[in-house]
Amino acid sequence: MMEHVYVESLASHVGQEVHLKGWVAGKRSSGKVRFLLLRDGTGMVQCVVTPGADSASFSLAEELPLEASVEVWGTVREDARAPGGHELSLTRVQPVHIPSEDFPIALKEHGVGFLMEHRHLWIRMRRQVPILRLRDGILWASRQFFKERGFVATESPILVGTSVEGTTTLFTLDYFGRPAYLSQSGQLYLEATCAALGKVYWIGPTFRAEKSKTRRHLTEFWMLEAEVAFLEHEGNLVLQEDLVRYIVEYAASEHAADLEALERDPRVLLDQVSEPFARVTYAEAVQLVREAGVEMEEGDDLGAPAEDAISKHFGRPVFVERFPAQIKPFYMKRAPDNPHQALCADLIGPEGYGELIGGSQRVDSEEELERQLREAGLPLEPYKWYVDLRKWGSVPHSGFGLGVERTVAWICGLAHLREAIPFPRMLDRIDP
RNA sequence: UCCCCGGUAGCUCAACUGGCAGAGCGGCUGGCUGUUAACCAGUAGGCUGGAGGUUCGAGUCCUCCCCGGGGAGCCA
Repeated sequence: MMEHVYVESLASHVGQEVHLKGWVAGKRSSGKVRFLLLRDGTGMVQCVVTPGADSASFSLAEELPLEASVEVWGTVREDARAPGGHELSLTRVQPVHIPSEDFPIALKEHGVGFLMEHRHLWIRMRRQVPILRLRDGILWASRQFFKERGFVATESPILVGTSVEGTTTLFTLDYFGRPAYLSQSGQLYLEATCAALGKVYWIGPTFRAEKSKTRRHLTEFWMLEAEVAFLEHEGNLVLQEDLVRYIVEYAASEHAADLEALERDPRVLLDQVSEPFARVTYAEAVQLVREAGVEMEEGDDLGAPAEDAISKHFGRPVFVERFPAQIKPFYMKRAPDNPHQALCADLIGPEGYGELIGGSQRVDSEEELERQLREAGLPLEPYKWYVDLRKWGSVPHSGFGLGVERTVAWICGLAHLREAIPFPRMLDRIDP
């Protein structure tokens, strides 16, 4: 029995007979020469069927509809005419399952609404597969980065009893008769965990019930969060920069074929991270935004047009540091030289991909934390455990959260976050 | 929550100032020994999102509703 191989390994099987399993991704015919495009998750290969194959296989090559699942046998050949450089001279094809209805998604343009209705099938198509493979690569690179640096992968709960940032909208649910929420960030818990393990990170889903309807928002999205004891603001920025550069370099070298399939030039990405990331203070950013002709009040948060202006100005990732403490959450430490500024930074991605990372040094004194909770109008009681962290061996510590889908969208060059996750959840869209 | 755009064949879209409902793709039938979202010929396919209204006449104009898309605010 011939061994089953995957399309990605065909280059090492030239001249050999192989057995492939997959799906019909396309077919063409020119009378007595028929072409079957086979995909198996690792790649696509064109199978050539001539009357030399057995007669049942020859007619199947014409009859099999799109997305029929099949097993094929044939000889691997190098051929410049074939997409990918290799093709299979097919000797036999055996159906595994033949659909009785036409596959809803044709090899042509479709509207977004229609594609989203069929997301469970859309993810099989030629652009979607490389995106999802790159997403895996980006997450894998992140884990490798943290592993190399001695971080411990840990977890934060998804079901929580208190909100991280009182202002943001939460999904509420009934927890045995008590109100509970879906987590909008694992940060507070990571602060506790880092006092146990030193350097920690986690990658998990977070939820925002904001009624956002834009290409930059999902209601369920993944965050990569890290928290480090004894790390201060400056070191936090260096860590973030190292991580982002590591991810980009990994994607460019290990996923060159996926990037090419998306027509995303790896050199553009590598250029963007080759120099040290730009840094500006909030005050400088406001200046810059106004000079770009975007209206903005001193003291306002950066809106989407403002972020775009900053992004455009630098053409590479840029840290915006020291926001007014007033517009930032209660847990951020104030700058020692200016109590009105938070020791924080947002990392704004290039090409208008918006805020990729939000990070800060955290408040480490009990008195200060309680004061900032009060100033934010939050009740002390639910945060008692969080305040406790400052009672026993409090240390300076910092961390950040990276938006996974925004990073995937940037690296893949996507126009919309919905393609950066297998099953996006958005306002008005929870199926499939 | 607010602002803008849209809903016509399975899909993507046309249809002038209100005047016979159209094309491409996909499907089906046939042709072609190197196709690249193949090509060529033929063929089937419609409650124009829903409800009301104006009009001799509405896909087209008006009102309300439903659904989808884009953006703002907020954020990652």
